[in-house]
Amino acid sequence: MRTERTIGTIRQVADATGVSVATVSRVVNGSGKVSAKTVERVRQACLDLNYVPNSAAKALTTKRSRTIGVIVPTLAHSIFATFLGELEAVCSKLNYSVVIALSGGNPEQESRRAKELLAMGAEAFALIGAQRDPELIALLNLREVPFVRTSIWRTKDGIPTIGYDNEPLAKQAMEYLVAKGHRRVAVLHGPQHDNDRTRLRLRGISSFAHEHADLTITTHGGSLDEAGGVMALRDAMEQEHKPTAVLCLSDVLALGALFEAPRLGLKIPADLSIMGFDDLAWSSFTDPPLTTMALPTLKMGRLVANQLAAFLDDGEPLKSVCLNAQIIERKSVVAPSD
Amino acid sequence: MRTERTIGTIRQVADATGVSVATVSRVVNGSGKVSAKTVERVRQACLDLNYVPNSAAKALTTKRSRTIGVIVPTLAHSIFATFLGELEAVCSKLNYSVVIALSGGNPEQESRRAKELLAMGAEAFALIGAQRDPELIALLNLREVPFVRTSIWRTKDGIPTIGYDNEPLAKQAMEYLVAKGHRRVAVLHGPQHDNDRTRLRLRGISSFAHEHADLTITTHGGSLDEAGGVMALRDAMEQEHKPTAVLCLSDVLALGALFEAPRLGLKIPADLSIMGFDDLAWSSFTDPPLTTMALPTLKMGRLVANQLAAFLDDGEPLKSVCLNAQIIERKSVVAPSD
DNA sequence: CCTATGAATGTAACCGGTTACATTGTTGCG
DNA sequence: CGCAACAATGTAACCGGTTACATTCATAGG
Repeated sequence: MRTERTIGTIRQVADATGVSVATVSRVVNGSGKVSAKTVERVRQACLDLNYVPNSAAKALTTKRSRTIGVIVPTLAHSIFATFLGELEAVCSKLNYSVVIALSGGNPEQESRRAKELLAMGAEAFALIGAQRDPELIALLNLREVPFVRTSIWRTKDGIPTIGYDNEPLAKQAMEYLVAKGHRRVAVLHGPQHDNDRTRLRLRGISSFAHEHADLTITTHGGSLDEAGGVMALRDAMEQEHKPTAVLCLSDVLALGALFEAPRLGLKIPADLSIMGFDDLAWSSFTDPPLTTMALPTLKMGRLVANQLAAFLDDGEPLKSVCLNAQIIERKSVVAPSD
Repeated sequence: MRTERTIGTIRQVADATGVSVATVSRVVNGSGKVSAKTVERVRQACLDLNYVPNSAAKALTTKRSRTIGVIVPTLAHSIFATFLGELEAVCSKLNYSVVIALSGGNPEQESRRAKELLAMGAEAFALIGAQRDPELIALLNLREVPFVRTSIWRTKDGIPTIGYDNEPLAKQAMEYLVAKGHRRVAVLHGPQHDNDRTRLRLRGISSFAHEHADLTITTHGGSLDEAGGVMALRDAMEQEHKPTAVLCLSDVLALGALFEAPRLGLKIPADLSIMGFDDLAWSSFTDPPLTTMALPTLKMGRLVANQLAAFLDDGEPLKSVCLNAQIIERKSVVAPSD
C-alpha cells in the first residue's frame, strides 16, 4: 500500500482565507455572489495551496462524473483510432473525459468491459457495431445511461445509432464496379465472426449478387489485415475465370492486394481493378492511388460526442443519424480490358 | 439538466437484507468475516436491486480512483495506438481504467490535458516523449502522482522512463546501411518541432554524419505521413549525387517512398534501398517487404502498465528501463549496385 | 430613525461508500 | 459453571465536496 498524499482540500483553502467552504466552493465554480476582494483572496489561496478539487467528492455530490466510456474492438485499425481521436477531441472541448476499453470485437468482452466502465463511473457510452448482449442494453436502460451505437445502421430495435449503412454501401460499391463494366468481381473480406461491419457489407454483396445473377461474384475471406489481403487475392486469382475487379471490404485488405498483385504478375489497374473501403490515411498515396469508399469516421466521432454531451448537459434526446459515405474515385479502378 | 436516476445504494441493499451497511460492504469487497448464509442473502439482494457500488463514493473514502491517465500525441500513428491498446489491455487485467487525452504533440496542450486528467482523478500517468513543461512535472511530484515517460530514453533529469534510445537507434540504422555498402544516404523525416523522437533520431544521424565525414548524408523533411514520404523522396532524388539508400525515420514515410519510387522510375531495391523505422503492421507486406527498425511498442505498453500498477498497489518504486530495438531484415535494402 | 431589501457569507446536512471500534453471541476449557 | 476468546455483525465517524437555508450587514425608502 502507498503512503498517503498531502493535498489541499477545500477546508484548508477556506481556513487559509478565513472564509467558509461554501464561499470557496462558490468562487471555484464561479457560481453565486461573492465580492470581488473575496474572490481574489480565495483565488490566491487556491494557488498557494495548489488546490485541485477532489473529483470523487465532486462526483459524489453532483452525481456527475463527466466521463464518457468508449468501447472499441481494437485500436489496431485506424478507422477506430480515428473515430476515437475525434471523439476525444470534441469531448475534451466539452469538458468530458474519455475512458476507453477494448473488446477485441468479442460481444461478451464488450459487455463485461462496459459494466466495468459503468462501475467506474462512466455516465454515457459509445459502442461499436451491433450489440448482441441484451443484458447490457437492459442494464444501461435501467440505469438510464445514455449510449449510442456506431459504425453500423439499424433502427428496428430503437437503439440510438449514429453510423452508416454498410449493406447498401457495399451494394453501391458493387454498382460502381459494374457500371465501370466489370462482370466478374471478387470480394475480399475479413472474418465475419464478431464483426458486424464485415457481415453487413457481405450481406449487401450477397443480395446484390442475387439481383444480378448474370454476374460472377465470388467472395474470399481471411484475416482483417494486409496478410489477409494477400492471401485472399491469391485465392481469388486461382479461379478458372479470373475476376476483372476486386472489391476489398477494407483498405487494409486492398493494401495487401496492391502489394501482392505485382508478385502475381498483375498490373493494377490494367490487369485488375482494385477498390477499397474506408479511405484510410495512406489510401491516396498508394500506387495507383486507391479508389475507395470513404467512411464518415470523423463526423461520426464528432456527432457521437456532441450528442452524448448534449444529452448529459441539457437532456437533449439522442437522435439516430445515418451518415452517408462517398466513393472516392482515384486510379485503381478502370474499365476491364477484356 | 437531467432527471435524476434511481439506483440502488448500499443502504438499500442493507435494508433489503436486514443487515448493516458494513456487512454489505464486507461481502461486496470480500473482506472480513461474514457468515456464509449472510453472504448469500446479500449477494442475492445486490442482484435483485441491480446494485453497482458508486465509484465516486468509493474513490472518496479509499482515496483511490484506479484510473490511469495516458496522454498521446495522436492516435493517427499506429505506433501510439498499439502502445495504448496494449497498455489498456494490461491495465484492464489489473483492474485499472485508462483515460486518454490527445496532445497533438504540443507540450502546452499536453500539460493542460494532464492537469485536466489529474483534476479528473487520474492517479498515475504515462506521457510520451520528453516533457518540456517543468510546471507539470513539479505538480505531479508535489502531489506524488507517479508517472513514466515513454518512447524516448533519458535519465539525466531523473524522470522514470520506459522507452528506447532513439539517438543510437538511428545511428545503428545508418551503420547497417553503411555496412551494406552504401555511401550516399538520404534521410527522410517528419517535423522535428514537437516531436522528440524525430529530433532525437535526427541527432543520431547528425552525430553519425560527423563521425563519417567521408559519407554523403542528406536529410529531407516533410509532414509525418505518406505524403511527406512522397515529397521527401522526390526532394532526395533531385540532388545531383543521388543516394543509393534512403533511411525513413518512420515507416509511414517509407510507405510513401515505396509508392513514389516507381513513379520516379526507380526499382526498389535494385535502384534504391529503402529502410524504415517502427515496423508497423503492414511493413512485412509491402513490395518489397520493408527492412525496418522494429520498436518495442507492445513491450513498452505492457511495462508501463505493470510498473504503474505495481507502484499504486504495492508501492514498488518505478524503475527506468531502456528497451532495445531490432533491425528486421527484409528485402528493401540490398548492397548498392553502382 | 426604523425597517424592508438584497448582497455577501456562514452553517450544516447530505452524497454513498469504508472501517475502527463497539457489541453481541458462541464455544471451549479450567 | 464461569469466563476468556473469538466469530459475526452493528454503529457511527469520516472522506471532500455542494447547496438549501440561515444569518449578518449595509443601504435606501418612508
